[in-house]
Amino acid sequence: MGTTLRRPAAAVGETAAVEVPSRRPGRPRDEGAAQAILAAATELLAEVGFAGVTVDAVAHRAGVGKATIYRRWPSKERLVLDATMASTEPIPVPETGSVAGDLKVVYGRMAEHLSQPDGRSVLMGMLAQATVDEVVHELLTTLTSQRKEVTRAILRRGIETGEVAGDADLDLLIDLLGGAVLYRTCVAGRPVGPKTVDKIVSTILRGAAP
Amino acid sequence: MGTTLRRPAAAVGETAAVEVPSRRPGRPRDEGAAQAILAAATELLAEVGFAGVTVDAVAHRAGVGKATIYRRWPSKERLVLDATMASTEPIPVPETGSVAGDLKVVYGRMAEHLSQPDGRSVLMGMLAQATVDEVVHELLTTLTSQRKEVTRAILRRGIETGEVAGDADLDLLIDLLGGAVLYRTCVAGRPVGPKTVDKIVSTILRGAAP
Amino acid sequence: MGTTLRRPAAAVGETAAVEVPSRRPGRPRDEGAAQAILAAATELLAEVGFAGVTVDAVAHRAGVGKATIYRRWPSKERLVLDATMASTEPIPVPETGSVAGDLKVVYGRMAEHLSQPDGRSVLMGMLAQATVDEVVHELLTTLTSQRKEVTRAILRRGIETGEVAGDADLDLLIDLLGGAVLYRTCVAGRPVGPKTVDKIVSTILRGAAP
Amino acid sequence: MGTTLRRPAAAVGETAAVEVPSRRPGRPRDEGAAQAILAAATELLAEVGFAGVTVDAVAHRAGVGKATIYRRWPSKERLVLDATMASTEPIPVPETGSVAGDLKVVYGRMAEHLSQPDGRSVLMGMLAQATVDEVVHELLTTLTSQRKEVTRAILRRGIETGEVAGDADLDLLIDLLGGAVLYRTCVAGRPVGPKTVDKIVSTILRGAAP
DNA sequence: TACTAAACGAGACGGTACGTCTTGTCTTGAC
DNA sequence: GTCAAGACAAGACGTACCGTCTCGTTTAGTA
Repeated sequence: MGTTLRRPAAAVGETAAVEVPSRRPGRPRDEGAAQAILAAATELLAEVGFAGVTVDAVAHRAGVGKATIYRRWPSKERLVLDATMASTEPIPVPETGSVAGDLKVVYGRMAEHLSQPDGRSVLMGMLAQATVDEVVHELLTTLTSQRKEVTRAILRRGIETGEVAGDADLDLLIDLLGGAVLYRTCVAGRPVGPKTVDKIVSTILRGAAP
Repeated sequence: MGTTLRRPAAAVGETAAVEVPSRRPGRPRDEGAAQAILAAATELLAEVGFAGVTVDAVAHRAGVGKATIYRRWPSKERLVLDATMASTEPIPVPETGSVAGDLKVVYGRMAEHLSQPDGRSVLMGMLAQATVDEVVHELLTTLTSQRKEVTRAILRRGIETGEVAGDADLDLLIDLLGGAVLYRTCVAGRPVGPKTVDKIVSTILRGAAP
Repeated sequence: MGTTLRRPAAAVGETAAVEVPSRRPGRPRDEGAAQAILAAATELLAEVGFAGVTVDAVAHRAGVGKATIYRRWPSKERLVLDATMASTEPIPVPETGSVAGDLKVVYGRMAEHLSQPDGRSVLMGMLAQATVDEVVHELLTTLTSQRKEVTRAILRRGIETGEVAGDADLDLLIDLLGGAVLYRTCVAGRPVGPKTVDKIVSTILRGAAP
Repeated sequence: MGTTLRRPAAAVGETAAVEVPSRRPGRPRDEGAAQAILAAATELLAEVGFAGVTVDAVAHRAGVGKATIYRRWPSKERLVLDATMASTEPIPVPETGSVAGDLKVVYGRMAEHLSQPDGRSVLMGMLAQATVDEVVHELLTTLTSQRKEVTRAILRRGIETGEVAGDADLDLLIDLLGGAVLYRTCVAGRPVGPKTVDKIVSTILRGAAP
């Protein structure tokens, strides 16, 4: 199907201790704890939704003290965010041979994800938080940048093959594609299957044709 | 600019006693109270944001007891939602003479609204809540149905004038238009001005052309 | 067993419209309502205790509007008080032939009443309220004055027969008798049967002997 | 005047972890907080009375969160009760040389306490609560046991000196003494000064003489 | 081998909002 | 002018959660 584009692993909680290669004194952080916390948060996210997650519950399920969580993440929102990101698999770079085919793969995946209530709930929770918290917004940008770059690469190939107009606004096309899937699933509240993805992609490609 | 399409006034708190014209016994609900509550909620919404609104604060500002609020709305979320809806003005039905022109008016308005942090915040809060609360989702559907119908009417006229293909999936086009504006403003986080609306509309119309 | 001393019927809620023999205009008060309210209050008093009684509950059980209650009593406390008084039967004036015998009848009755949880609960509730509300205190004085007068009459007869010292402080003896029963039942929390009453009376009479 | 008998310090909120000398995990309870809460409650009790005390007010005055209160006491009533107990000073054991003199000291103190509105209000509040709440009743028993034991010791000495009959029912005498003071002050609503205490004690001692 | 420093699980802390409940008053139409 | 029904303002109740702060313990690196 194609190669995999590694998502830039910029997590919220990282303190970026780049300048200090030597170990700090004292007991080192338990790496397993972070994993357990993220796992617990992910589980709870699926069970009770974005707003229903409680730091106490995460701590309890992870078998961890609350301080251990707050030592790594500055707030509940950021934790849940990282949990979301950690559980999001990187999308593959498709190579079907055609621009339309490649786009259908990428946005079919996205549609599949957002057709599930959990996926919707988490993404919308993040988006709501992003309107208030700049860091969350940047994180979201990072998260979506992956799909964005993949799409841009596909469209650029489309320009070379003549399927897409040379002067097309690629950013706009990217937003059109993403927006169509997002709106259908989350606002209109209707599932988006392969056929709908097909229509979306072909309509937009017609609009972007030379 | 055109006539105004009255939004169907289906509020969350209504008990829909349509079938019972005869009065219930006891003191009737004070209609002024509901108005004062919604007004106070709307003000607070603008001042402190979706998450910062407090039932106590609303009650105090409206000069109302908390029970009077909870008699009408089952939770803070629903109240804030209704406040949002109550303060949303109905959009005008444009008559610029061309399909593209009309669409630019409608979605320019939407873009204007979502380019402001408050507008974004409230809408995203509602969308997040809608993934968990079915009633909110229905409410949102009602809320957006207005724009949807206006758009559909415009596109239908486009079919008659030959600007839009006769077999176009109007629902899809509507979602494409709304999604583009929503995604740009709320996910990509970039303001959408008249020029961008122009591009969005023309690209989608090209894709929908006969 | 003896005659009955009619308790002075000064209820809290009475508006003393003595001066107005002519009918007032408008719908006359429903006398049955007052009865139903007092009955409901008495029942609830027994079921949930002094503090657990609710005006709403009384109104509902009596099939009466709250206003109908507040038209007659100025507060919940006063209502409950009247309910207590209304359900308190007047005590008989005993004539056993001896001072000790008569006292045993009177205070045996009192002990019987206070040996039941309900009786204790109501009396203590009233006493607690009396420390705060002067009207309640006066009412209580009225309520107890009956037993007081009966006891005084018995003791006076005792002075004549030489069983009680001529210079005895009758008020003090009355308080000793009442206090003994009250303390045993309500503070020490032990039931007071005929034997204990016997001991109380004989001990105090010995102390009051010439 | 005599030595002081330490009142057994059985408070309502204690979890009685007597058998566990080893510390429980987690941050230990702040003892200072309990003190501050009780102090605040005691102050408020004096200022606004039994019914006027508010948990929020106590928390605020103590500089403490409400949860810190509810972690220690299950309800407002229990808290106020403990506050009462904590502020009750132990009574001294008198040694005047005579039974009558000793009793006058003890019950003079009691009369003094109950002659003040606050003292009456708090005690009656507790007694009323005790009729409904078994724990409160036990607490009250503990509270009064002190005076009871002191009185019993005095009366026993009276038996040895021949001032009290050898077969006297000491429990009964104790209840007679306490009841007399309680009834006079709280039911009859008349202050009890040294003279009245004198009469009470001598009357009862006459009744209990050999 | 000790000492130091930090992380750990547990849970108490101050603060704040929630949604419920009760009180005493007010407002309907019916009687 | 009373009645039943029930809405109203006010405000206390007890719960839940957040993010911080202690406890005593554990785990490393340094002396």
